[in-house]
Amino acid sequence: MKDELDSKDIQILSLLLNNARLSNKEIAAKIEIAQSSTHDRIKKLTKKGYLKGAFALIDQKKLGLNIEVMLSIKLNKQHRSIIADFIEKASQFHGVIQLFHMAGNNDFILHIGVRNSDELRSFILDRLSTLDYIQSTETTMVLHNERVNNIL
Amino acid sequence: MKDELDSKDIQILSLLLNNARLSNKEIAAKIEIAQSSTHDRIKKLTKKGYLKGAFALIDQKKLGLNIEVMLSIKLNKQHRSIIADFIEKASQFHGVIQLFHMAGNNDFILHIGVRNSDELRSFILDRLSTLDYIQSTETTMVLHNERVNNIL
DNA sequence: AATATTTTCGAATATTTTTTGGTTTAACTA
DNA sequence: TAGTTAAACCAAAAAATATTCGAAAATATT
Repeated sequence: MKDELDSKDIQILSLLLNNARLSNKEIAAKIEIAQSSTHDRIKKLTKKGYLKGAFALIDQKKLGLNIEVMLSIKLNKQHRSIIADFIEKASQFHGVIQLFHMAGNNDFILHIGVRNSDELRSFILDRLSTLDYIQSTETTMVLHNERVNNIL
Repeated sequence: MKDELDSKDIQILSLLLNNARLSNKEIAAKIEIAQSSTHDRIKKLTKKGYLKGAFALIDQKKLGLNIEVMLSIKLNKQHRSIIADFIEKASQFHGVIQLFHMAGNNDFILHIGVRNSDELRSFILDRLSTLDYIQSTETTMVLHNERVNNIL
């Protein structure tokens, strides 16, 4: 099994990237190969590690998460174990959507959703600030975000 | 049809949030209601607008996108039409994964993937900088990112 | 060119989704 | 509270889809 992609594979990835719930049959129709071939290819793409899963897109505002923010975070130590600890802890905080470990001025960016400003305050004071290696945080509000996924 | 969620609905959203390709049958088994009930609920959740789609997760490095960066962008004008123009153009640039419209110091954050530093340079100089309303950009490398989705 | 390997396909079989119709449960109203 | 309505539930039937498999075609290797 060669680990290279042809144009049909790219098309499959591209379709799934935009709609992970497409059926095998629909994909087959769109790229014009047999259903069984599509099935084979998706299986291989998964086995080879190109497809690593899928997640649903949920309307956060309907869930009451009215405010979305980016929290830029600096730690006062860069030790490996501190980094690992932060990632583990932060991943468990309710409201965290994405976690970015950065090289540069900030160590981490947390993309989070909260119900209101009280909850944001609580996130920062009761959650983050209880970690004693946090040096500073900076909060910026997200007005709008789009998953573009223009990578194929 | 009431627009409220009970615990089964939350469970369904939670499952799909982490694995959008779960089958109806699998979901039914996990939350212990009949397949037809699960089916009904997912249909309703979609109709009510809680479920807005699903994205496949793809291994970017395997596609040759070795560098992931956050590009913080300031515009020199805040006019509505400029904002709209930027969103439209930026969404079409190859490599763009996510686009965040921000309130604050920066106007936008672009989360992008590129093959190498030449491509990054080209993205900034040949793409972004040809837009005459760009005031400044700041590039920060992403070492690692995780979709946490801890919102339910 | 001959051989081996991989990919593709259509058709069969297996499984899942979707619909249906009737029952139970919950919520609301008089 | 009894009666009414609406929503949620379920099992089973029907429809659609996914999966498997052997053979043919294409591709790669020797």
